[in-house]
Amino acid sequence: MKKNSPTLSDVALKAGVSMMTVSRVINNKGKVKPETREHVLKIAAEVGYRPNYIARSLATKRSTTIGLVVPDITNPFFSEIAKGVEDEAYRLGYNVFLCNFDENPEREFDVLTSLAEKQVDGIVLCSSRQNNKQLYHSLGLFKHVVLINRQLPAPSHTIQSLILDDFNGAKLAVEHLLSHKRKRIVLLSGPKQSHSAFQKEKGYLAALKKHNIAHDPEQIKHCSPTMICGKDTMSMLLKNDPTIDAVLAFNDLLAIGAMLACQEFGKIIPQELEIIGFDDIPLSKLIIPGITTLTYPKKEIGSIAMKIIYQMMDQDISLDFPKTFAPQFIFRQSSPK
Amino acid sequence: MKKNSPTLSDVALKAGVSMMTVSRVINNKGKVKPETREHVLKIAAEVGYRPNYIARSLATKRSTTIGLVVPDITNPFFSEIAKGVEDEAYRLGYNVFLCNFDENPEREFDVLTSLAEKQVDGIVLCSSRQNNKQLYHSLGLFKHVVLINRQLPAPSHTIQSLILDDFNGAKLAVEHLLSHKRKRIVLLSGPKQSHSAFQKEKGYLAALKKHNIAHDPEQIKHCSPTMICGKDTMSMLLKNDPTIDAVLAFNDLLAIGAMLACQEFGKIIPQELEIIGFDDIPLSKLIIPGITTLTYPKKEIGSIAMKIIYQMMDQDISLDFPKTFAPQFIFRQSSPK
DNA sequence: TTGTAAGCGTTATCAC
DNA sequence: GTGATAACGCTTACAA
Repeated sequence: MKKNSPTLSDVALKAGVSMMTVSRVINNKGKVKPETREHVLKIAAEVGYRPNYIARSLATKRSTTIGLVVPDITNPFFSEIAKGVEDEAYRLGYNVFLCNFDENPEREFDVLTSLAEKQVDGIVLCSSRQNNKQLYHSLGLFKHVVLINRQLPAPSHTIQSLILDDFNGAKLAVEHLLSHKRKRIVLLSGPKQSHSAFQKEKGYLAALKKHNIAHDPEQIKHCSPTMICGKDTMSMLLKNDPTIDAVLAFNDLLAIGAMLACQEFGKIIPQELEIIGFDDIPLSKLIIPGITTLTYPKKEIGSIAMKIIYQMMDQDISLDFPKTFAPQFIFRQSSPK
Repeated sequence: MKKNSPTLSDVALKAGVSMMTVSRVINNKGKVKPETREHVLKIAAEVGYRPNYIARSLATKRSTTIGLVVPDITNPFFSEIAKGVEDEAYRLGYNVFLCNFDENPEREFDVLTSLAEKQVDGIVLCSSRQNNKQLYHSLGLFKHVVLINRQLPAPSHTIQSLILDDFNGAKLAVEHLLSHKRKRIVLLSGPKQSHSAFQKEKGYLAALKKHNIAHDPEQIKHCSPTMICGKDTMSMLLKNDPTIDAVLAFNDLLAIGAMLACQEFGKIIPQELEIIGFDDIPLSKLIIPGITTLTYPKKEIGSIAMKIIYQMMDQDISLDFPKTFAPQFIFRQSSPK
């Protein structure tokens, strides 16, 4: 059996000083005579001392730890955000708890509770699927919260939101399709509880209304945000109505799925049918035809979320980060400029 | 300012019992009279008591927390594994620190150190890029380790390895291509320090040797495991040597990149050129032509890794999990059966 | 069945 | 500059 790792007091004993001196040296805090500092450092290295952050956290009430809560880390949109969060956390000396909730509000609640119990300094919550009341309750457990793509009616100084302007993104996309004389534009929407899906739906309807186009409810379908669901849903739609000439998809996974369905139906893209997605996942650029898409700077958003929490920790400094992100239109073959 | 959250002793005071009684109730441990239990629970709920796991961890020397260390969470192979780990962790009441190291051994070392300081109960380390000496040193910081796709010369009872049989996977793939009379088989290999890439290279060479095929060093190219690198490298290869008639790729991202390059060169797949990849990422099934691939049960591997750590914690020692995984051949259009 | 006391490894506070 | 002592919130071990 290996013996327990050395503690502050082990080092202190061996160095012939008090624990506080060792603590000061380790944390570079307070005054310590250079010689004793050297000596302590030498002993610490000798015995292989490592600070115990659990003990430190208990004493300081700071865990240098945050939680990142996402619907599904295998979705490229969220894994990019996660990368941004984690990279920034690494720079700042933080660690990140990753939690998936699989579009399941109950699991979302569970993981939030467990993160609170682990005393995280804050959380980044993406695309919450809880209703406002539940959500407000859950978030009360935390000192600092950054919400990505979800706004709370009664914001507080502990809760910041980073908003993606999905409403205007969808509106822009539909107007682009209309300018190409598209007549039957289908919306492959996302999960029913998704705030983002809701905004995109509103944008889609707003564009149609603005141009006095009648809206057929059959043209909106909800899907889980996966390629396979996009393909299946699109196949079904094309079977019922071969006159569809454009698709706006909740995300690129759905858009690509739809495109694969079109290929099977012999629909030529973009001549016979145009497709626009959201997110600009890596694949969208490489596939042929390339997917036209609306996107946000995902890594940057993750990084900003982490920075905001970090700043909130240290008594709200300036917080001069962008809080809302306009979609960027990227034109590729599936719906050219 | 919100007041601090209530502690065990707050609850004890208000309930008129000792801290230990409350502790017993909260943890369902030891004997407590049903009536007092009810009463304590009621008070706890009233004041909104939540256990502080930092304090608990310090007392028990268990953090119910593990670290998951991967090269890059945006790679679908690792995000699937991460999903498996996290799902199982959720079931077992654990939380998971996610760390990327971006193929950078120094960062890998850093994150391992920080995880040790956070007192994780164990780590799951995927595709380490450290050399054996460094690695052995880093792993010494942990009580329990599961290595995915990396074996240590001197294994210990604290370190378990889950091995993917990439050698035989590559060998099988090449033999399959040879059975189709392919003459010039290119290997798009992975990062130079990758254990997995090394094994696949050995398998590739072994198959050629077994069938007395001369090996041309120009036919092995190292790539970073991304679609774009696959496409660029394949373009370059085809430019130099249009007689290439088969590709074995380190992973499906590279395979798909290679396929896109072939399409640009007008190479007909699979008639003129066959492609085989590894990992069976979701896209490989959906794209046309589908990518033939060798795969492992990624979520299951993640789940098993977490279970192993959990069992090691409780000296359960049954540990009757599979430790080595044979690749499963999935035939699609890019290299039919 | 319940309570008391010590201790987990660190930092805050205040004295020297 | 340095050190003693009391927290931090919980559990372990033992006593009642």
